[in-house]
Amino acid sequence: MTEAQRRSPRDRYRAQVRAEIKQHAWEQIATQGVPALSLNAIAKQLGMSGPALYRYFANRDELITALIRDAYRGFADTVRAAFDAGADLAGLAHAIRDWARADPQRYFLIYGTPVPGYHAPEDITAIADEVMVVLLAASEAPVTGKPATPFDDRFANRRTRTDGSPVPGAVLRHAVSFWTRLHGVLSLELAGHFTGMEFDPELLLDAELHELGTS
Amino acid sequence: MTEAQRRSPRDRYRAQVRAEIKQHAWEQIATQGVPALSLNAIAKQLGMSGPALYRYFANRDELITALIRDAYRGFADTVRAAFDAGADLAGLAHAIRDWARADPQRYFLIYGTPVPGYHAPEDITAIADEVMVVLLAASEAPVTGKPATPFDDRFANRRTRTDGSPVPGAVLRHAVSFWTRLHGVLSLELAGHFTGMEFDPELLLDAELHELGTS
DNA sequence: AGATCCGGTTAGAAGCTATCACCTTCCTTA
DNA sequence: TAAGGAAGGTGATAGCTTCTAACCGGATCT
Repeated sequence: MTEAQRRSPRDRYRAQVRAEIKQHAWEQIATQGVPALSLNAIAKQLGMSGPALYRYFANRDELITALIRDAYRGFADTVRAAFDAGADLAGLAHAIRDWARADPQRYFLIYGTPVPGYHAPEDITAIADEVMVVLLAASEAPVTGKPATPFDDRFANRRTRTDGSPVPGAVLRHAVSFWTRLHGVLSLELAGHFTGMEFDPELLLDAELHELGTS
Repeated sequence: MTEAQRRSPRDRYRAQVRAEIKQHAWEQIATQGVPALSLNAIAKQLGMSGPALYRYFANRDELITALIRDAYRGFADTVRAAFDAGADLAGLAHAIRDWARADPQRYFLIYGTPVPGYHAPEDITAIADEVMVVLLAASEAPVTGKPATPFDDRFANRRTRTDGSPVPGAVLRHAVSFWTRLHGVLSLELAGHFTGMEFDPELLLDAELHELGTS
């Protein structure tokens, strides 16, 4: 909305068409995956013919990059919103899981198979950093007062908190551990690797996070 | 080798051409990813023109399925070999990590972004089951004598050991936990999501498995 | 030796990305 | 207000892809 109302009518129209293109792209991705995404098909769905779409996105890669950016943005907003609402790490995990399950291919656009040679533009890596900041902030509380493990020292790095103080190794380790455990369960669940086994993935996730909290 | 030496010369020729096709396919996948895999390009590299390749694989999907099968087979053999050599779970983890790092796209062919609507043929899911059997066997030792956690009961299922006895919930939970923690660290590492952070992914993996062992 | 099967060929349909040249319509500027 | 440029849309086209169809020659089997 904020993007659509500023500047000239032409700009608003342009923004809306771009949004419609992305909307149809998401539908194709959700049902058929990224490799099957066809600019031609999207153009026809919008009632315009082929090359017109290149007025809005320079090429297929640029459209996909825009989708990745939007996915990251939505992901970061979800994490941020849950944190601001007072959620702890378990709360964040469930918010992220709900977001991912709503559109698995959107999650895999961020954390799925990487394309060899592709490097995300800097504004996207900046969003990834936003998420890390929240994860680190949410990891402060559960770590305080715990004795340091032999591994923690190796995780001290140059990252600083918002006030400029360095992030302790234990906090970084806790945040990364949360991240990898969540992704480990979630990605295998979304990819269907648990089908046939009879346990509830949510229960497994809870167990993994429970152990993280009591370690 | 065993596939190439049996039956008639024609069969041997056929098996070898199929192997050469897959060889070139792997090279394309490793450097450009699955979506860029081109049957036409492979045919030209082999000195034959386009459609000839369809004598060996009915279509693109069948070739990719064959690659997935080979990847799973290699993965299962790696796990099995490490276990038979006496490796514990940590040893299995490092064997798997080495195997995955040797060709990340091969790992992602198994555990990467799923294609909506694709279901692996039964012989492939059977290989996946082989891996699970080894993981369960390797999880027997570290679990024995540990007090049951509140989560363990929910993981009891109909799976049986080779001698027919049921797998305890604690063992299944341990095996799945190992699997998800390893995959969580490994897939994010291979996808490059740790670049910029200054810790060693191997150290993170060790920490995760260390906690698993002491929980 | 004759029939069959198998692996290769070229031609071609249908689809894709992407570029080009052209046309119209809107918006801005003198 | 008239002129001119910018933006959006078009069809044509190049070049790539998967995959089918028709055909041909040689190896294999009966």
